[in-house]
Amino acid sequence: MSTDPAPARRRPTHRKGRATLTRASVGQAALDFLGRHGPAELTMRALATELGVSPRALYNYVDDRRDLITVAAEIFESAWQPPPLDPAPDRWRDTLRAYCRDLRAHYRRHPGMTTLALTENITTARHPTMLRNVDALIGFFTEIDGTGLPPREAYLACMESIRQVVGFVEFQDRPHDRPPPHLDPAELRQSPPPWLREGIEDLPHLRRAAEHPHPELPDSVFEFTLDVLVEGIAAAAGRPTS
Amino acid sequence: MSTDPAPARRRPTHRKGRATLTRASVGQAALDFLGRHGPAELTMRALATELGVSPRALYNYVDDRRDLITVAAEIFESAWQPPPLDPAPDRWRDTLRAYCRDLRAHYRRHPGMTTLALTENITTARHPTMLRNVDALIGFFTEIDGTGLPPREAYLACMESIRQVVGFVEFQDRPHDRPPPHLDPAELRQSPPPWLREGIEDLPHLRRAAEHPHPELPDSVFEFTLDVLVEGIAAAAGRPTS
DNA sequence: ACCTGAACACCGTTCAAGT
DNA sequence: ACCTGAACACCGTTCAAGT
Repeated sequence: MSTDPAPARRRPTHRKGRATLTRASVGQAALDFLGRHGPAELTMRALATELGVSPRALYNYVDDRRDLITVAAEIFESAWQPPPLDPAPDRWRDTLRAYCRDLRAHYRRHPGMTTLALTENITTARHPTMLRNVDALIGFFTEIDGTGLPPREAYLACMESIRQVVGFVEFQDRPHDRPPPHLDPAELRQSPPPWLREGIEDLPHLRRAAEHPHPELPDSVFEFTLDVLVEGIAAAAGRPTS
Repeated sequence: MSTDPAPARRRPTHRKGRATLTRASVGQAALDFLGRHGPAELTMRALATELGVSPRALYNYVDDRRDLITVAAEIFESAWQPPPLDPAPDRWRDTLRAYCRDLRAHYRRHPGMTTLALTENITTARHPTMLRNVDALIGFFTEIDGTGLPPREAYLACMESIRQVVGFVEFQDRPHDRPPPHLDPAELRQSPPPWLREGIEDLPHLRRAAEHPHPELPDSVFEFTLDVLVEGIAAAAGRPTS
């Protein structure tokens, strides 16, 4: 065979001055939208307006709003490139921590993506890239620290790690990054937060904490989460920290 | 003084055959509703219909839908009575595990409550009962295992424990208890779940897992989470498991 | 093939009256 | 004081045409 067959005729890339829509471009637009607005603001009408089309036009590429969010979630998952993991005894803790920090940053870049996946009941880890990442993380846990975890525990440790990161972003970072409008953002940078500082006269430990408030960055709280995760997994590997 | 003053005239307890509404009863009705329906179905109109009033009537007791959910969340928090904690070296692990199991069961009884609090940006731990529980849990961590955790770490361990339970319910239990309609519930009781069993030809660890599927109850996955949490906190206490 | 515009059945919320 | 019913501005989605 001399040359490749001529590529199939491409569909036009533009129409009426704007780029033609595709399933992927609509999903990408939705993901971008979530980087700029809250999840409730992502409506079919708002996205259509932003794309310069009528709401009905979106339905030529996605089935419905749930499908739109599914596409956005797949693009979101495929867009993360994890840092390297190293199961060597003196390396696995640090590389796992770096891995989780990077995953947290990725989720944080698109606040609302997780929330929407939750409210729309969308199962994640659907994109091949994400499957590859999951597989590599399981493999990492089967090898950590020399002996490694047995298959079931390696699988559970993988899911546990991801869940910890996602849970932290949802329950710790999101209220911090997008506080309810009635709260003073400066108050949120203190520990304990304002709602744990009222009506605590008879509660000795919260009272003591409130008397000595100190700045607490989410980053340092996350390090504590990583302490618990890493050492908890180390214990599961039958290797208590030395 | 002879007798107590006559109690203030009570408002009538019934009106037109049905119980009169109050802020608390409306919130309780919303919480009950969440035990029976999904979070998206909790609309002002649906709740009003269930209570036998017009939607407008609800606005005499709550400011708006967000306020309604706030009331429901406060009732939800006040309705939990935690099992006892014991910081003794040979007891703290087991009592902490029982505590987390019970908290998980409480959240699970009202699926959607957490999701709604998230989507409506409602800060939790507002009810005095919940504050008391938080205070007691911090106190527990300051005493575990003899030496206990320092105040900051005890506070962080408390928040970490609660976040782990809530995260587990949201990300593990909820998809399991209320699967998306297109998934076969029987498939969900297997490990790995169906979406980790397709397109994995080149992924050795997922492939091996898929070749040996086994029933995996959420309860046993939760025990792994507790393993990691408890031993991780034990390590933070400077006391690796023996 | 892909779009628009009108329409339908919802939703939260408010207004103007009722009793 | 507390309610109803109508109304408004939204939303997701669909229908009937346009080009």
